[in-house]
Order: sequence, then C-alpha cells, then structure tokens
Amino acid sequence: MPIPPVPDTVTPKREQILQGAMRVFLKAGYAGTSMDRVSAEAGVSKQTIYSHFQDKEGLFKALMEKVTIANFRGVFSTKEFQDEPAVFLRQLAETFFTKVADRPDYMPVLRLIVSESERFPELAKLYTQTVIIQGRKLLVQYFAAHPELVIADPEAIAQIFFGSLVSHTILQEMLYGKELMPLSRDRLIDSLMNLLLVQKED
Amino acid sequence: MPIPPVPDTVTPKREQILQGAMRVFLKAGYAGTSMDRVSAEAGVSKQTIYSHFQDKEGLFKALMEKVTIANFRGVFSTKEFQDEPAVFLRQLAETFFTKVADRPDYMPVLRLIVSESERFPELAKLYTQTVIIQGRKLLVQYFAAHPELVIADPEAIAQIFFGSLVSHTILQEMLYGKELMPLSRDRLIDSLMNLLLVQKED
DNA sequence: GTCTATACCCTGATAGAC
DNA sequence: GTCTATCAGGGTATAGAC
Repeated sequence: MPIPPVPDTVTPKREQILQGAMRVFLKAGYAGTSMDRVSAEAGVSKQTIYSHFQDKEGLFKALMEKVTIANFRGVFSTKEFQDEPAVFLRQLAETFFTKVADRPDYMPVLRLIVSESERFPELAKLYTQTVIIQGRKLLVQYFAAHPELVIADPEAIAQIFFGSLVSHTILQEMLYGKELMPLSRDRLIDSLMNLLLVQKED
Repeated sequence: MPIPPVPDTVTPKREQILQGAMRVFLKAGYAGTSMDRVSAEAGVSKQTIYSHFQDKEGLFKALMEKVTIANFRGVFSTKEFQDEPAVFLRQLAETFFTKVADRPDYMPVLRLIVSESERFPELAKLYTQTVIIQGRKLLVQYFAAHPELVIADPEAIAQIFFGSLVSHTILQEMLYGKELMPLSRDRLIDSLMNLLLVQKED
C-alpha cells in the first residue's frame, strides 16, 4: 500500500512561487516553460526560486506533486454503499464529472502527466496511485457489497466504467469532440447504466 | 464530411528530413526538439530543412499529418458485417490492439497530439476525424445492421467500447498501470463482451 | 539545392551586493 | 533571503559560398 508523500512545509514565498509556476507550466508544458517566465509570473527574482528549489526539475516535481495530491485526494471517499446500484453508479459518474473533470486544472494537469510520463515516471505513478487506484478501489468494494449485480471481473468493469468517463472527457474537451462529434455526458451515463444494470438471463 | 488533406509531394530529401524529425519529435516533444538535433538525426544541414519547410512549426505539422494519416487511415475498413456480434466485436477489439495500439508509434503520436492539442488544434482535429470517427462510424453501422442487439444509443456505446480500449492502453502502457495495477487485454475484452452481449429482459 | 558560418536572442544557473 | 547583474551554452533562423 503506497503512502502518499508528506506535504513539504508551506511558506508564503514558496507558495507564491508555486502558484506562478503553475500558471506557466500548465500552459506551456515542461520544456516550454522558462525560469524567467516563472519568476515574472510569480513576482519574485529567479534567484529566489533557486533558493527554494534545487532546479527546474525540482520545481516541476514539487508543483505536480502538489496539484496531484491536493486536488484529487479524497474525491471519491465518502460514498453511500447501501444505495442501490442505479443511484450509486450514477452518483459516482456525476461525482467524477463535477469534482474531477470540471476542475479548471484537470485537463492541463492530465495533459502534463501524459506529456511527461516518460521524463518523470514518478509523477505518472503518483497520479495512477492517487487518482486512479482510488476510484477503482471504491467501485470494486461496492461490487463486492452488491453480489446481485453478478460482476464476474470487478476490476475490468471498473476500468470500463472510469475509462469511459475519462476518455469521453479527453475526447470532448481536449480533442475537439465537442465540435466534431458531440456526445453529452447524460447520454454516456445513460448507456453505461444500461449496460451495467440490465438483468442477466442465466 | 471532412476530406483528408492530399499528401504533399514526396521527395527523397523531404522524406529523409521527416524521418529524422520523427525520431526527435516523438521522443522529445515539440518544445524539447531543436532543429540542430533534427538536422543531425536526419543527416542534412539545417538550411536544407529550412528550404523544404517554412519553419519549425511547418515541419512539425507536416510530420504529424503524415504519421496521423498514413498510419491510421483504413485500419478499420474491411470488416465482416455479417459476422455474429460475439465474433465481430471481439475481432474489432483485437484489431484495435494489434493494428493500432501495438504500433510502436502509437503511444508517442497520441502523447504528442494530446500535449500539443492547444498549440496545434488542427492536428488534434485531424486525429479525431481520421482515427476516432472512423472507428466509431464502423461500429455504429454494425449496430444498425444488427437490431437484435437492442442498442438504444449506438454512438454512446461506441464511445464506451473504444474509450475502454484506449483508456486501458494509456493507463497500462503510459501511466505504468502494467506495474501498479495490471489488467490484461483479455480480461478487458471479456468483460466488454459480457456487458454488450447479455440478453435484455424486456 | 545544399553546405558552412554566423547573427541574435533566450535558456538555466550563479556571484555578489544588501 | 532577496535582489540585480551576468555567465556560458544552445535556441531559431538566415547570409553567402559553391
């Protein structure tokens, strides 16, 4: 069981730098971000940045750890396991959309995790462990508590469930699906419900 | 109906440059790629690159159009519509894995499309139109030819089908799911089949 | 058309004053 | 701790020889 890293000490200047860094890194990517731009955006000199962080990599890692953990930890924590499936699953999907996908930072952060997954594998792994495993575990536990759903492979179904939500968001919001092949969230959720809740014959 | 752009004229030097550019851009990203590196990788001088392409952006666009169109056009074209659903859907999923996801270029190209979807919207749109709409259309047509499946919303189901495959590939291959939460392709396909092929009651 | 050489700017990182 | 000033190196793009 991976334990999330303890948050570094929070000082005002450090926070100020990270906020400026966030604005630049999330827009321009890692290689596209210059320390000059960060210092201007944060309103501090470059030397101040280098006194708080070892180098550009260190600043980037600290920023991504912060946004990954702070933004998504505990999003799926409080759920009503006694709710019937039709209610629980719909609420779970809507929680994803409102508490995760609609966050203004979600798309830039996800984009950056993907872009830099090769250069910074620890960040991609942190994201997987913090965000993805969290959601999957919750859904698997719910399936275990509701054997009437007859889920043969809970982990695979959880992958299908969240994978459908995430891929829909990426396609609609990042790859211009809204304009080229729009599909509303409600239609997606309705079809997901149909597939998961239909009564088996045997 | 979007018409794919006509391929530019193919000259040996141009091809040589594009091959070098591919090796660099797909590994280092747009901002992380220098024209020096491309010229070294392609074995031509920088000036030769600038005589064939307007600038770095022009080179990048030409490269991405080439890999997007050449690699993925027609992947899902020849399918047996008369096959029964259990056969057709499984073959479609396996076609995606073997003809798309297993291509060595697939992950880097997808990563780059996502990374640069804001700076180069045309490329993201080209990808959506060339790759995604192609697969979705095929599946929707199959559903139309097989009303016994009782698909209420074919487009939404197609989103779930391909979204599950793509998100699984991204999670397993790019976000270190193979190591942190492995889930085999067979398990994913089996569960997808279960959801789609179960007989409805009403 | 293709090369070598170079102009000019911006990069990450540091030195030293306060 | 924070600033200004500066370094060496590498960035895109171009000039001019052949």
